[in-house]
Amino acid sequence: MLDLAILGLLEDRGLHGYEIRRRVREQLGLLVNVSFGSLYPALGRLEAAGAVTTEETTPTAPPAPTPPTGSLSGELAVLRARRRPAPPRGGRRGRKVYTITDEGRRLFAELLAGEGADDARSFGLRVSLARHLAPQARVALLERRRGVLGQRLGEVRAATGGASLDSYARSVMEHTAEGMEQDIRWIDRLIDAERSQISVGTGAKSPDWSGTRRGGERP
Amino acid sequence: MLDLAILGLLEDRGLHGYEIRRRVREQLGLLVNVSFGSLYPALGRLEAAGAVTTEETTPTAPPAPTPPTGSLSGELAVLRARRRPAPPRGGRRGRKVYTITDEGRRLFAELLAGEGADDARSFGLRVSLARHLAPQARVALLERRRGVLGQRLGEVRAATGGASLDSYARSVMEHTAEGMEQDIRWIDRLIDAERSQISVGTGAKSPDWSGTRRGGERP
DNA sequence: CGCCGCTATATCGGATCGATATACTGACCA
DNA sequence: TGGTCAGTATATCGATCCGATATAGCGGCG
Repeated sequence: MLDLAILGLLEDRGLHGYEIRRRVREQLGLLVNVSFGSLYPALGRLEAAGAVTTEETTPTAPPAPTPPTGSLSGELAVLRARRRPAPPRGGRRGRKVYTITDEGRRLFAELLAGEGADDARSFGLRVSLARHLAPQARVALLERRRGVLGQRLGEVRAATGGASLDSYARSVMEHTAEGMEQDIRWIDRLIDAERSQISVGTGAKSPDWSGTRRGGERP
Repeated sequence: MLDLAILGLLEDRGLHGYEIRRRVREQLGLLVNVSFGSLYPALGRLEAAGAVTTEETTPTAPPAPTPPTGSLSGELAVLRARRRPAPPRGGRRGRKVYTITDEGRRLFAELLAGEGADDARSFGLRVSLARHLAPQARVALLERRRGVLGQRLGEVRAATGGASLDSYARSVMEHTAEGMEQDIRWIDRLIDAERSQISVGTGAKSPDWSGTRRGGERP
């Protein structure tokens, strides 16, 4: 699931690990709580699978072939004396910039449209990345989640009515059910918006969804 | 976190693994999605820590006279566990009945009041088990969560306003924020109910919270 | 001058999950 | 009579994820 978030961010531009973590937290909305203990293994996985490539950048160094066996302290002294050029903040140290490959794009599309993991976090993540999906795939994603939520809501309602629960457990269950109902209403609104959008755009036949964004972008 | 759920259920009666799983799912409200791959290691952990003891029951016990296994308390635990009104289903095979110990009760109280893990699932679980908490500990739990949620809500609001998000990611964020607000309102209601309860019961000084349940029980 | 805080990569152990294996039983059906 | 399915029950496997921690450079603050 983390792989999907990473690939979704790298679809836009190449990034290094620390930046990926920040963007996942602030763009994909705290739904995925990335820690380095999961991020770096995930990046290693994706690299081993050929989905991303890495480019190691030496800190503010010219692209000249710096020998790895050379005098390290000398190198550092040079770097320290050279001062920072353009970047406004942050101690620039060696970074690994990750770039998505064609195989990565294929894997991303597969993970985004695939059926794996229908929990709340995965679903929110998929919706956040829905602009990369075809309109009918968007509707399919939303309706699949709607069905699951409806089922779960029935189960929770049955458990709330049937079991002998004290007031605290009952309150938790009722609150859970209310949250599910709110989720369902939200998904229904999304489905409606999607359907009206499809009915409008039936004339177009572009296979690229990057030009089909709806309103809400910042100019 | 699963340890807390298990101990909370065993506080009431001894249970075997399969039954624990079912009760966690239907009593603690699908908040904790227990799988056997996490349940049995957790039970083994608790047994190794001395928090629970196990009593193995011989398989296919003949109906009328239960074969003598020697341990009387174990037999009672089995009887309690299978005290179901009309269980016409189910192949009785060898079970391991888990019973909580004094050390387990101590650990349970520690986990329930402790500060570890303030995510939504842990919090819901703690509230579900709040009848085992002292009133002031209940208020402390609720207010701690309220503070965390308020903080997170501010972060989400800031991220929603600041970043350049497309309509899908924006919708997810706004829905997340609405869910947080609903959570906060729910917690505020719980805090109010708790405070009024405390102000009523200031005269009593019973150290046992099992008699201080509020309304909502099934008669 | 030391210390704090930020950027940045990486690893460790433990917890959890989904899938799966094993085994026994009762029910349904032909 | 046999076959298959579904339910009960315990257990393990690999993969994944998380929190804590280590390492390291750097700027600013007092």
